[in-house]
Amino acid sequence: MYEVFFQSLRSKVPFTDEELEQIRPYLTPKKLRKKQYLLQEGDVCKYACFVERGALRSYVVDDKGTERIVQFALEGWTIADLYSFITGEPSTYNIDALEDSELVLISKKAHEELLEKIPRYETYHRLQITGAYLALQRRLVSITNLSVEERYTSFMNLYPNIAQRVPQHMIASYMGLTPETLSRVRKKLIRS
Amino acid sequence: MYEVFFQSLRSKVPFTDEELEQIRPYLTPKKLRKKQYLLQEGDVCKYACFVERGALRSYVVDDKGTERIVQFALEGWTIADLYSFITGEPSTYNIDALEDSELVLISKKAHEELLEKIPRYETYHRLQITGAYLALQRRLVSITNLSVEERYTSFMNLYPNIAQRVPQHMIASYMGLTPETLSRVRKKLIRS
DNA sequence: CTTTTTCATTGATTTAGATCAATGCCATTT
DNA sequence: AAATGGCATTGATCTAAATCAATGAAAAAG
Repeated sequence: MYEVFFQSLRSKVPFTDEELEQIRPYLTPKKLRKKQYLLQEGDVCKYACFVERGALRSYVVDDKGTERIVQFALEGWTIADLYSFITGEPSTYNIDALEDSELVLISKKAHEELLEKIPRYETYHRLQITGAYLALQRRLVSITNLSVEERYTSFMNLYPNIAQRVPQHMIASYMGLTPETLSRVRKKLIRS
Repeated sequence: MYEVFFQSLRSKVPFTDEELEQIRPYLTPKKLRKKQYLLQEGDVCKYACFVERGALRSYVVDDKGTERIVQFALEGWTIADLYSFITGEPSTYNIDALEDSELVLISKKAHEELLEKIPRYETYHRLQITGAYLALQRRLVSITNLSVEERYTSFMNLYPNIAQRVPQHMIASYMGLTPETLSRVRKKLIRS
C-alpha cells in the first residue's frame, strides 16, 4: 500500500527506508467511488489527499449555480483546500471523484507532526507547494496573455492525460469557458 | 540594515539571535531607483528579492507589446521569477521599481545553503511560498468567479495600500483589464 | 515657467465569448 | 429493445469588454 505516494516521496527527496516506515503510520488509505465527495462546501478540509489511482477534481459553485473547476488531480497529484486545511475555516470548495479512486489521506495533525519530526518531509512538502505555485502562476499568465485557442492547445500539450480522461465540458469549466465556446474553438483548430 | 527582513523572519518562525546572525552574511543589500530594472526578460533570475522599502512589480509583455502585471511587491513582500530562479532558464518576466526602493537580495547559492544549514529558514520559506500559493489561488478564483466590479472592490479591500501608491492603469493591467474599462467600472461604482 | 510626458476620462464602434435554444449521439438503465 | 440522461455540436442573438480616438489634467522634465 501507498506505493505511488512512497514513490513520489523518494523521487523528490532522498528518504531513508526508516523514515518512510516512520511516515507510514500517519497515513490513512481511502477509496472513493466515482461521484463521491471528499470535501463539500461548508465543511472543514480535514485531510490533504494524495491520489494513488483515479482522478479527482476541486471546484467552486458561483451565484448562478455554475461549477468552476479549480484543479484536477490524477494519480501522483495532491489535492485539498489548503486554505481551509491550514486555517480550519469552512471550505468554499467541493472535491469529488471523477473515477473510482484510491487515496492516501494525511490529517492536519499528522501533517504537522510529520513536518516537525521528519525534516525531509518538510522538504518534500515545500517542493510540492513550490511546484503547485509555479503551475498556478503559469496558468494565470496563460489566462491573461493567451488567446483562447492558444490556451486550449497549451492545455492539451501540458496535460494530454487529463484531456483523455475528463469530459470536454469540464475542461471548458477549468479554462473558464462555456462548453459551447470550447466546442467552437476545437472546430476552428481542427479546420486549420 | 535588513530590519524589515529580519522582522519578517521573526514574525513567522522563532529564530534565535544567533540564527539571524548566521543568515546575515548571505544577504546582499541593493538600492533601486524608480524605473530601474531588477530583472529583464531573457536574463536568468539570479536573486530572490525582499522589499525593505519601496515598491516593485513583475510583468510580462504580450505579442502586441502590452504589459501584463503579474505581481506587485511593497515592503515586506518578496518578488522574483521563481521558475527562472530555480531552473536557471532565461526569464520571461520583467521586474522593475515603481518607486525608489531598498532591497535585500538572496542569491540562488545563498538560498540553497540557507535551506540546508538553517532548518528554520526552510520553514520560513515554506510558509512564504504557501502564502503566495494561497494568494494566487484566491486571485484565480476571483478572476473566474467574480464580475469585474466585484473583483475591483475586492482588490481595493485586500490591497488598499497598493491602490494608493500605484497608478490606475497598472491596477487595470494587474486585473487583466484595459485602463478604459477600469475607469468606467470605477465611475459606475461611485455612482451607486 | 514652459514644455513634454504620463495618466484618467469619455464617446463611438467592434468583437469575442456568453446565453438561449434545439438536435443528435452514445452509454446506461430498465 | 426502449427509454433516459449526460454530452457535444450548431445556430441565432445578446452583451461585456476591447479597441480606436479625442480631450484635459496633472506630473515631470527641461
